[in-house]
Amino acid sequence: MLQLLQAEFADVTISKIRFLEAEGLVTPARTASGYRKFSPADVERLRYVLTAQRDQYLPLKVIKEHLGAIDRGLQPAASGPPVAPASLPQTPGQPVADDFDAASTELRLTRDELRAAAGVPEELLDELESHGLVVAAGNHYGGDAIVIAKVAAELAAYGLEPRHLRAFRTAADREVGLIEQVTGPRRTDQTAELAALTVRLHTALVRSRLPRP
Amino acid sequence: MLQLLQAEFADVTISKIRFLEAEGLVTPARTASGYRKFSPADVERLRYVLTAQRDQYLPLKVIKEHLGAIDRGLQPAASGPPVAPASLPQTPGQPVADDFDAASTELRLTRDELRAAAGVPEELLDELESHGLVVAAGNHYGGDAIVIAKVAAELAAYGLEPRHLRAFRTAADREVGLIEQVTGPRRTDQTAELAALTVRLHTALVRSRLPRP
DNA sequence: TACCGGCCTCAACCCTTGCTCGAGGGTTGA
DNA sequence: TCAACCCTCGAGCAAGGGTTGAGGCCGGTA
Repeated sequence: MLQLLQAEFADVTISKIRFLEAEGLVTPARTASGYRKFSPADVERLRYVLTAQRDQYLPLKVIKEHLGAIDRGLQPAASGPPVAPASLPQTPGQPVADDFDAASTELRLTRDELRAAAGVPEELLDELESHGLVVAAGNHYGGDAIVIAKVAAELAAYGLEPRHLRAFRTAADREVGLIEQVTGPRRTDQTAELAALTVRLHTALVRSRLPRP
Repeated sequence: MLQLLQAEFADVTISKIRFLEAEGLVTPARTASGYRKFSPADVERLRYVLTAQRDQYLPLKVIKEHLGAIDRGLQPAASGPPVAPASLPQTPGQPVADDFDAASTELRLTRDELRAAAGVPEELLDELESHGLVVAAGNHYGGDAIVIAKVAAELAAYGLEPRHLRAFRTAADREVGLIEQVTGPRRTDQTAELAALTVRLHTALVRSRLPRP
């Protein structure tokens, strides 16, 4: 079961889970000899905890309250989005049905903003574009471009340049093509769900083929 | 101005504000003699920080990024409310699990255990193996096989059968090949790090190519 | 002109959170 | 029987977020 969670959350460890139990966030059953036995529901609960921690930075205390609320059949009180200062752009954010949905409003970055946000030099960006890894839609870039550029920069430190990364682009294109064959060219809930699945598949496949420690 | 803020946030103190300045969250002007002088905009900014901290439990690091984004005229990526049952891979530009390390000891499952753990029928597993998606090492399977099998089962519900998934295997093989070219065939810390990066790249690429909502 | 309160800096210290580690000791399955 | 896990419990630790205090410079006022 650790393995299962680790597929999704790279940094869970046995001791972390034991800690979470000590904090009362999960209470797995025990075998006669005292071993923890995690039901699927326990795993679900852990998944919730880890997600809240990773994606929302919630402290365990708060997560615990939420879980308590859920257990009592309530919706956890999601405190609203940051009340943006009047002088600044308001953030309407909300939805995120499943977390393959990006920010509720798609980012639209100029090239300079993208460079600033990702902290990468002009030339790297040029190369990324020429190899089709980053593409502008009209005259702006989406939020994923930041991630792509950042990661590409880190990979460059290992000697992997954009031209070595073309295969990734191809693979992603094929993957999306496959998804669209199933769900059609419009984005639906299914699209996101399917994408989440294929990405998970990809991740697991890579792991499984990595040299064993 | 302290008084002002204290009306709203009981626990602000001078030292806290000085601390926030040291962290680069506000940068009030100074008088000739070195006293801090807060403009209304500074106060607004502080209000934002304190609210985000109090109501959303965001760490200062993240708040700082948001402010930076606002300064650049963007919207801070507001991650959504807790989603009770589901949970999925990563959201963009955020958390960065920093390792990709598998469990300290790799799971070794028999075929039947694998089937039981993943809850998939015999035939699916056969197919997965014949297409090279799941491979036995000796006479046992690793933990990733569970994830692969589960996901494959879910994808099957969308009409995607193992034979449609061969490309994923190829892509994963290539990806690992590339990693090994850099780090050598033995698993090292770098291997895991690099794998985490490439998987992130892949994810971001897929996202970026998905039809826009 | 002396004083008193307030602000400044900088380094040191502190508490809480969220884990990790290790010793000491059972349990299991090949 | 032995390796490879699992368990508990206590100690330790890094990071985050401030607080405290010493030593000094303003600035209004009595």
